[in-house]
Amino acid sequence: MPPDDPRSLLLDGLNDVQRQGVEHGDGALLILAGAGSGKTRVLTHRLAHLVAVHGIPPTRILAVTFTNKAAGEMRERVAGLLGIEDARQLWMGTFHSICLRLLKRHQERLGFRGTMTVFDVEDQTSLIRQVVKELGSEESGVRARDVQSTISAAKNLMLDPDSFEQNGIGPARRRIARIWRAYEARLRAQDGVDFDDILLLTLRLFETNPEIQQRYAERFLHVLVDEYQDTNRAQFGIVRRLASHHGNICVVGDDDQSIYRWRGADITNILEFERHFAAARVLRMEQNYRSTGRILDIANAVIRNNRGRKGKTIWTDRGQGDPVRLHVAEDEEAEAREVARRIEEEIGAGRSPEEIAVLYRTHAQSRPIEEALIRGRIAYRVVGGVAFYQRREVKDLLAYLRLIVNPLDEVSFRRAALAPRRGAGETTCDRIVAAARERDTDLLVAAVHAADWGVAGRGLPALASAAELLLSYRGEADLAPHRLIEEIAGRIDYRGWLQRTQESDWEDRWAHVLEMVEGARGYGESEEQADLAGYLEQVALYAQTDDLRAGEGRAILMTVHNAKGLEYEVVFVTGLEEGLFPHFSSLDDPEELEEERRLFYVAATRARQRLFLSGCRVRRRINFVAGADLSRFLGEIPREMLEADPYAGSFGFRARLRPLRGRPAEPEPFSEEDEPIVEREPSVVSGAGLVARHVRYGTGQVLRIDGAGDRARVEVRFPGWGVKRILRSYLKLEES
DNA sequence: ATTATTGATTTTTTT
DNA sequence: AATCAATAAT
Repeated sequence: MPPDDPRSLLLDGLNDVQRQGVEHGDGALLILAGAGSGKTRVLTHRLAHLVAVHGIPPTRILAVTFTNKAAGEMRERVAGLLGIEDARQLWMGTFHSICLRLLKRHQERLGFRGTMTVFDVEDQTSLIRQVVKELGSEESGVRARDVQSTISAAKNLMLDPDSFEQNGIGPARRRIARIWRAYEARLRAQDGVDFDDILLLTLRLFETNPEIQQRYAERFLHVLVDEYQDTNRAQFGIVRRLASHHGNICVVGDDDQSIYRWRGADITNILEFERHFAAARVLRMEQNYRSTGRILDIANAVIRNNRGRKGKTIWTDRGQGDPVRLHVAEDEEAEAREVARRIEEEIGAGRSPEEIAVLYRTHAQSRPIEEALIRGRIAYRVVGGVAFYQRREVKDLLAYLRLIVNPLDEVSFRRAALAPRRGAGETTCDRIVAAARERDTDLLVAAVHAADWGVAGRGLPALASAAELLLSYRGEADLAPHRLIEEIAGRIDYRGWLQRTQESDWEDRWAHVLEMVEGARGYGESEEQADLAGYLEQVALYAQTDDLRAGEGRAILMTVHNAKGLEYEVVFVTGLEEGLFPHFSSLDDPEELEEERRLFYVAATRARQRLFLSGCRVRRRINFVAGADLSRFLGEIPREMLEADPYAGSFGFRARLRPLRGRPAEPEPFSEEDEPIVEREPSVVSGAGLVARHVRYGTGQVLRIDGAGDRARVEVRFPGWGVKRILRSYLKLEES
């Protein structure tokens, strides 16, 4: 073969299994790709191979990735192998972005009138709150947030309100089904879709229009899905249908890295792949090219304790590497100081900061670490947290933009009407919305003409002129999104409004608006035809890690979930305590506990060179101080695999292991004779016989007290009020 | 009718 | 700490 022959180029430097993955032609293929086994390489080379060697037109290949950033990177790599033109033609993106594209193409079939608008969780919740209000008193008292998550969970199981209602009994379920129906109706009436709908409606599009399904099934000669272990039932249905004609379905994933069960991901999709797709070929990539032997030993030692897995052991021939260190700190601040100290040490030894990541289970853990890094003058960056596009000030302005594109969007209308305040309130909004529905017109038109129609309201004129402003932009489709944001923010004097709120961080908020303008400018430059609708779509489907750029010279802080698919030279896994990692909510469910264990596995395998594990003995949580046992995952690691700090032992380090229900015995803790040195107050104190007095509820019987001191929570039965849980500091306690 | 204030409630992960 | 609902004040 000549050296520039695509065949040799695309197989160069690949191991045997990887080559098989690249060269596999027709038929179903499952690539079980262990962490760090070079799956991205296989995927990109496979894509290039399909085009260059098999002659498949790029437009007829569909590749689904987990984030849009991953899609972008893969596209770039394919472009490097094939050329830019071919790479651009590939269908590539997340399920959500690809499905939204399909939905928009066929939206008239689904009954959408204007511009389909994506509602995020906050939009959904606010619409549900509205719907509850409109349904009247019988539905009041439910928490909109709870209803939202229940509906979303049900949609993830592919239920509709009817099947949801029949799936169980009870007034709560009937009530939610009723709210759900009303929510769905209102959502459709304003051309809205929520995240779950994007997938469900795609399925429905295929189900009710077999010819459309057939068209795409024939069109895509090959379908590739990355991170298959985190697909849900709807996504499986979509994949199955798209692959139904040619049968060329290639999925890549790792059952040990499935970490989105709580969001509907169904691990059986990957576990049962061979049953779902006849004559599927299975390739196992277990050789790891990322981490040192010691890091892999630890990851393997922990994940071995899971039952629901295909079972594999990743290995490397790159040597043992540096010891994995464990540090047990007194509290979270000490832990943070230690992390900062180690980072300083690494940087001092010539490591550049962007090769370092600090991982944690929950966003709340970032604060002490940030403070320690600031004190140590270490540049860092936090991924996620309050996602940028979820910020109040950003969402306010997005509401204006959304109204230009979709003037039926009531959620955005109400939001924009109230920010800035212009003398019109909720009641005026209600009236305008009602008038618009009544006259079957859109909200901007209704706002402008409301006064003529006899709608009253002090702030109406101001609202009407804001609506006119937005209407005037409707014709100017060629105005770049970032110019639009600037102009609108100026015309409504958004900066002045922020200032008037007198919040201490109003300047930060305004800075976010300016940052948003820059983001929109960047979007305009990167897209060929950058219009407002496209910008809003991109923003709606934006992932927290999508804007993560390497080489900023800053250490990265993020949740383990966000770290999926990433790798760093040095990784800190922090907060390894029972109740935090694994998290409380998983402790009584063996399956959720296994998911936490997979999460630990993902965390550990992000590290290339050095891995630091840490936890603390006492952690301050919002309302109380929790004495913490170390994570059981640490107990699953043979002691000789860890290098604990000398003083970790002097704290009486031991992992307290609770027996798991229905599972084989856990590995032994490190040492039985180690006793915890710090005595903790018992977390539950019997409060029997006490009487509590409350300013509002009067006197009541104390049922129990959780925690100690003024921050304890007391459960009290107040005659006429029922049982309340109240902070002890709000109560007077007396012997009865 | 609108805005400001108070009081209560919450603990996870996010496309 | 931050967000939301109920209540008070304008």
